[in-house]
Amino acid sequence: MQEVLAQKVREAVKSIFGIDLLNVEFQPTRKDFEGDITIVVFPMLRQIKGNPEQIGNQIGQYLQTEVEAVLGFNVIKGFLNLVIDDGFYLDFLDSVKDVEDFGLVECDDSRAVVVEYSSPNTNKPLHLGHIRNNLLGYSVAEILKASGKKVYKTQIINDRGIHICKSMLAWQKWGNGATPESTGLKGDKLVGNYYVKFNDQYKLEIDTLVSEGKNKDIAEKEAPSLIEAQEMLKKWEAGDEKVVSLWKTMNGWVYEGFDETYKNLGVDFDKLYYESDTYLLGKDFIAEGLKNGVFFKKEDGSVWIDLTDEGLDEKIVLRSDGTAVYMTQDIGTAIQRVKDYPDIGGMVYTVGNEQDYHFKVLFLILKKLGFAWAENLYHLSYGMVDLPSGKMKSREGTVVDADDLMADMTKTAAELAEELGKLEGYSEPEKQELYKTIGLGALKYYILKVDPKKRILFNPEESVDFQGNTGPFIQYTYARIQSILRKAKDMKVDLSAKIEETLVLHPKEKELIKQIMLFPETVQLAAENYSPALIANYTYDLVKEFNSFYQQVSILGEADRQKKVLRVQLSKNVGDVIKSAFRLLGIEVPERM
RNA sequence: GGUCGCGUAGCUCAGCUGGAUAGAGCAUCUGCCUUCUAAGCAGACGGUCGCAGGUUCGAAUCCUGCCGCGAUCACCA
Repeated sequence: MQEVLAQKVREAVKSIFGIDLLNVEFQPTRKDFEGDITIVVFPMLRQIKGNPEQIGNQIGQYLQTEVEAVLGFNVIKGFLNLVIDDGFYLDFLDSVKDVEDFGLVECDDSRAVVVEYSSPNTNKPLHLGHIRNNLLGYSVAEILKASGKKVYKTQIINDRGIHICKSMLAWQKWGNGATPESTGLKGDKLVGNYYVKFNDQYKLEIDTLVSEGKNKDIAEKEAPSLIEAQEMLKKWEAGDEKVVSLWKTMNGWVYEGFDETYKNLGVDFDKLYYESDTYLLGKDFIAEGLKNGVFFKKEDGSVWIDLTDEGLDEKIVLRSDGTAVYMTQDIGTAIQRVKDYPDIGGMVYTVGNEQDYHFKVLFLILKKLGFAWAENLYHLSYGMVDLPSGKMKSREGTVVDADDLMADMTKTAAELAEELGKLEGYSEPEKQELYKTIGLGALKYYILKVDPKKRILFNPEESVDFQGNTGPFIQYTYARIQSILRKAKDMKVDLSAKIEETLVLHPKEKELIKQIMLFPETVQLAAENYSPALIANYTYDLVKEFNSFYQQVSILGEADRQKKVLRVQLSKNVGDVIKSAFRLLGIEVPERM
C-alpha cells in the first residue's frame, strides 16, 4: 500500500506543483484520528513552498480520486490522514492466506554469508550466555535466508588449549575410568565436572603455597597442577599419542553432549571448524602483509600493525617467538573459510560485546590485506547475561546451565498447562512435545525480545513469563487462528467469499450493525447533518442497550443534548464496526466519534 | 585515564533513518467463562524519556558536556 501511495503522491506533487518529490514519509494514523495511514507533509516543505495544510488537502484530494482504496482523507496540521478501504486489507489477506512461503524474498546477490555463532569451549557445558548467542546467531542466519541470501551456519569449536588439558588431567587423576555410559552423565557435564575438580585442587595448592609464605602471583604460577597441565599441553602440541588419544575421547564425549543441547534448542550448523585445525593458520598471511607494509616488525621480532591513524592502538599479530596469537588465528580462519566456500561475500560473527575492540581490529586488518569480502564483515555484538548475584563464572559454579534451564522451562509449562486443565485428551508424547514447544517458546522470545546490545539481568528465581508479551501468547494466538480456519473448513465456509464476516465480525458486532441499520432516524440525521454529537447521541442509546451484555464498551460520560456533546468511549473494535456500518450505508463518517 | 555500549512507567522492555497527546507486558484496581481456546478480552491507575545546554517550525530520537552502570584497553583466548 505504501509503495502504491508513494508513487501516487509523487504523481500528485508533479502534476500540482511540477516538482519531483524526493521521499514520502508514512506513519500509522494516531488512534484518535480518522484514518489508517498518515502521510507527513512537513518534510515536503523543503521542496514545496506553501501551507502544509493546503498541500495536504491537495494531495489528499488527488489520492482520493486516483486511488480506489483511498476512501477519504483529512488533514490536521501537516498530517494527511488517509482512510483505506477495509476491502483492501481483506483482499490482501485473502490473497496471502494460502501462500506457503509468504514473506520470503528472492535476492539477486548470489554471494553467500557465513554466520558464526555458539563457539563453545570443550571443557565445560553450554550455559545461559551460549543460549543468547545461539538464538541470536541462528535467528540472524534464518532471517538472512528469508531475505534470499545463501547462508552457511558455522561454529568454531575451541577444542584445544590449557582449559581442556585441565579437565583431562583431573579425569586422569580422579576419574577412575569414568565414562558417560558408566556414570549416566551427559558427556559435556562429565568433562565439566573434572574442570571444576581441577580448579578446586588448584586453589588448594595455591592456598598451601601462600601459607608457606609465597607471594600469591607466584603461587598461582607455581602450583604443581598448573605446571602438569602446561606439560600436558606441550605433549599435545608435540603430538604425544597417549595425550592426543585421551583428548579425542574426552572431546568426543563433549560433542555428543553439545549435539543434544543444540537439538533441544533447535539450532544447527552447516560446517564446523575446530581450533585444533585452525590455530596454526594465519602466519603465512602475516608474512605476506609484512612484505606489503601492512605490518611492521619490532626489534624483538614481534610483528605489529599500527592502527593509530584509525584512532586505535598498535596491535600485535605475531609473538616475538614467531607463534600465533588470537588475532593471527582469526585472520587465518576467515581466509580459510573463503577457501572452503569461494562464494562467500561476507561474514557475521556472533560474539559478546567484550570483544568489540578485537573485531574492530580484525576487520580493519582484513581490509588492509585487501580482501574484497572484508568490506562485508559484521560483528553481531551482544550484551552479557548476568545474574542478580553478578557475573556467571564457570570456575565458581555460578552458571545457569543451558540444559537445566531448558528442562525447567519445559517443566513450568507442564505445571501451568496441568493447572489450567488444558490438553485433556492428548496422549502423553503429544503433551511432552507441547510442553517443550511452549516452555522453549517462552525462553526464546524472552531472550530475543530485548535489544542484543543490552545487558540482560536474568533472575532464575522468577520464572520467565507465560502471559502478556511472551512467546506462549503468540503461540496461543496462532492456535486460535488455526482453530478458526479449521472450524471454517468444517462448516464448509468459503473463506474467500466470507472472509469479512468470518474474520472481522463477531456475532454481537453483526447484531450491532443490524440495529444501527434499523434506526432510520440515525441514518437520516447523519445524512442531512452529520453532526458528531447527534450521531453520538443515537449511538449512545444503542451502546447503552448493548452494554448490559456486551461489556467491552465503557461509557465515560452522559449525553448532553443541549450542548450536543457526548463522551462515549468505545473500544477500538466497536468504534470501527460503527464506522463500517456508516460506510455500508453510504454515510460519511464523522471525523471524531 | 582513553575508547565503545547502555540509561524511557514501581518492574521487564518497545519506540531512536527527528513529527501529532511517548507505547506494550508484568504488578495494582474494575468488568467479562452459554460467545472461536480466560495462557484471553475491555477499561482504570501509573512518565520532568539520567541531568544540563545546543541545532530545528518541531527532540525520547541529532550534536556537546556532565552523572550513573557495564565492557574494553595483555607477546591470554
